[in-house]
Amino acid sequence: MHQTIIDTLKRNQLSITDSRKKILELFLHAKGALAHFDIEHQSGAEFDRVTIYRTLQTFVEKGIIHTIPTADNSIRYALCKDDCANGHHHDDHVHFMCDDCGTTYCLDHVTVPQVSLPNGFTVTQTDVIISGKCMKCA
Amino acid sequence: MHQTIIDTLKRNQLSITDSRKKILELFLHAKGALAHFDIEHQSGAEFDRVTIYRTLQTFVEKGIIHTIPTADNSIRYALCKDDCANGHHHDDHVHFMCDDCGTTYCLDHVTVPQVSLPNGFTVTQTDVIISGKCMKCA
DNA sequence: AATACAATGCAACATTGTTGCAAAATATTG
DNA sequence: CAATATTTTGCAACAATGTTGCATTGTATT
Repeated sequence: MHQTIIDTLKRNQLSITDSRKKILELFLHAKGALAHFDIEHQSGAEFDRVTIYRTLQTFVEKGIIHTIPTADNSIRYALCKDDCANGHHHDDHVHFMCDDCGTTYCLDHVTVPQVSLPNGFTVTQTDVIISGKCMKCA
Repeated sequence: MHQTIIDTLKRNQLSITDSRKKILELFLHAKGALAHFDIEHQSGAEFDRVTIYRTLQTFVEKGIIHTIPTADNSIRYALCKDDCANGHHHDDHVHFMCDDCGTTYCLDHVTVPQVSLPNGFTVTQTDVIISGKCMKCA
């Protein structure tokens, strides 16, 4: 597990630092998606707020994590399945956000339906955000 | 048109005030969705920032407008087709956000595809956010 | 027109996100 | 392994966004 973390960083040509290791570890252990807030608290005041912002930004650029649009517009991040290849837009996702507990799930195995658009529109990415009650809160 | 505005406010048991009339008017004339920022500027420093926040909040509660999850996580609002009945969850939407110009379209006539979820999950609302290039920027 | 009620503006504050720069940590080279 | 080059970090300062309490003003009701 720890080796996976270092591998991932190396594979993406990122230097191995405490904050990157810790934040990546949080994602690997997390069940759902994480907001900046979660990370700041779960890492226990260990790192500066700015460092967390920059680390998340770096991870997004490298395609290690991706952002999720949510109904309450808090930015959430989740691990990409395999590192999304740089430059390519990553797989389209279905995300589920529980109205009760706020947990955000990546439903990678659910297929994103094809949506037909009006003429003149081109699609880069399709996000499907489903809200409702999750397994635990139903 | 002006009558529509007053009707809408009355129908929702809201008192008729300058800010509400103006903000509702902005939505009726707007092609796409509006962010708080847009409203603050388009209404020309006429109202306090706080008033705009509270008005938007009220409109959302009454089901006159709804929020749109966006890829860049800026809160955007758009008119509901017909006032969404209070308490009932409103129609599911397909939204399109242009990567170039940032305009957000409500594609009300496009049907939201049915997504099958894992057992134990119940759906309240499905949002589909498509990003790409719009008609004008293609 | 007088009263009851609701919305507004203001001030103060909390949260979230950004930028520049010196200090510290990591990587690279001989 | 030590010395140097490169990156990353933490701090400070700032900007933008959102929230709350309260006196004042505007709207609705009788």
